[in-house]
Amino acid sequence: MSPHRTRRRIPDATVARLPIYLQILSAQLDGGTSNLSSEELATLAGVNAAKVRKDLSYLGSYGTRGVGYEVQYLVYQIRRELGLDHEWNVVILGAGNLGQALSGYGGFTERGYPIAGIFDIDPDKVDTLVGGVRVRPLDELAQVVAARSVSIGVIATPPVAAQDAADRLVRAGVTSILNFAPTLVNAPLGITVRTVDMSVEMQILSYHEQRRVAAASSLRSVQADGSRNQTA
Amino acid sequence: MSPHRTRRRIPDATVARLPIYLQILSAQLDGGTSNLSSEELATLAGVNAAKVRKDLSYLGSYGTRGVGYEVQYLVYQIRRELGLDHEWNVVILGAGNLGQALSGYGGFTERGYPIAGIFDIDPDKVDTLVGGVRVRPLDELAQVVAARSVSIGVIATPPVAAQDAADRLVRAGVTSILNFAPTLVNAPLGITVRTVDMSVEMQILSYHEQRRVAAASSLRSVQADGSRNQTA
DNA sequence: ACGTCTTTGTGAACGCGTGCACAACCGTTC
DNA sequence: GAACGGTTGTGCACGCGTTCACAAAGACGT
Repeated sequence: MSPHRTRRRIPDATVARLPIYLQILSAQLDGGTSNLSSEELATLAGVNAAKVRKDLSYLGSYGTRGVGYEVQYLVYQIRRELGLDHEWNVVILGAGNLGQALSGYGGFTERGYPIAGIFDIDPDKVDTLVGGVRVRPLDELAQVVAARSVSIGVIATPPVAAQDAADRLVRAGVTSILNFAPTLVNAPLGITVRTVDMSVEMQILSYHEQRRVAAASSLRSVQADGSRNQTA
Repeated sequence: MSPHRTRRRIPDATVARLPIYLQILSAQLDGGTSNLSSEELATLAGVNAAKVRKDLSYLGSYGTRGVGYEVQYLVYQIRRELGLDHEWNVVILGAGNLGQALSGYGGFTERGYPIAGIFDIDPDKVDTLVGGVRVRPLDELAQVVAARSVSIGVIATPPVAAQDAADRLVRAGVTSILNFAPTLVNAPLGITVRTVDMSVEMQILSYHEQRRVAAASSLRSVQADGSRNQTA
């Protein structure tokens, strides 16, 4: 039994909420709060208190009955579980609008995901500076991935180039891919792919708008649509 | 009974997949395919065929047994259901890296979401040109929203300004909000809010990476992690 | 030391979404 | 017009996630 043993599997839905809790808890810590109950955390996160407790229970029994959770310790545990106890270098493929924005975003480096390199296939873009980083040609990808132990790749290319980008990332040794192109990308088993399509989000919104106006035009009714979302 | 009556409610999970189907079907249409079976569509979308049929059945019975679905008609029906039979003007709040990228993205206008305006509170940014659009001061927001019937607002501000941005959008009359700031924003009942937090996506990925290396270090095992995701 | 108060951790019920399996149905061929 | 191969639409069962409700347990005051 290793001291750092693999815990029981954490449900996907819980994993998706842990970063939210972490963000709130970190802010509370900065604000000087040292203890927090599941009820308070639930309110801040906009979810049910029982859900918070069950989510946190997957990490272990880190709360104190009658008191709540010690913020600092909880932050430490969540960070460890999410693999945030060290940095994860990432590479960005595509130096267009989105790639440049991501590169200049700052939120990535700040949260432990320093950008090891941004790449583009277009020779005109190569060697230009984007957010203080030099755009590199695609054939340097494998070398950078190996040298800087990159395991996460971000696809910020046009749709048609997305699959090729994914293939190159996999060949270079990347095992997790965040895809911002509005296309399904296929990857071999064992590679984790997450797709974030902004126009899909927009279309989900306009569906609700659509229903809103349809309902309003057929009969003047008040709808109490409590629909929210939570990342994916 | 109006001819354009409100259909039975479509499950959230289905709504989130309709844009994917639409994208695939549109591409197939351009490629000259006029008919498609649920099996084929399922393969292209990377989901189960029964799921596709059930999803499409919420729109009505638009398939033909023994044949499949007529692509063009299905595209029309999905577009209508998603409210894509007309354009939805959107406003963007925040002309920083992300706001500029979204503005220059092109994918929005192209898919029926023209940008009615991009706004910033910083006087230095106001009147600069971003993606061919002039950045406007925040106090012109209400006027633009009213004049151009904007119902969707995008928050691309720093985290601390997100709630204020949301409040302003709601006051201006926007009823759907797409929030890219890594913060929970509160809105009154009846307003639809979706949050897309890129660093959350990153943290979900690094959780899987974390487990991968933990599993590999404890015992040299092959993991068949079939985890995928689907927007939302 | 004991009782009270508060909050956790979790068993159990519920509801939604997924996937199987099949009857109903269409088109085509003989 | 009847038989047949193919595909849809859906009833049903299963599994995951959410929520309720409560026993277990720590802290604190007397």
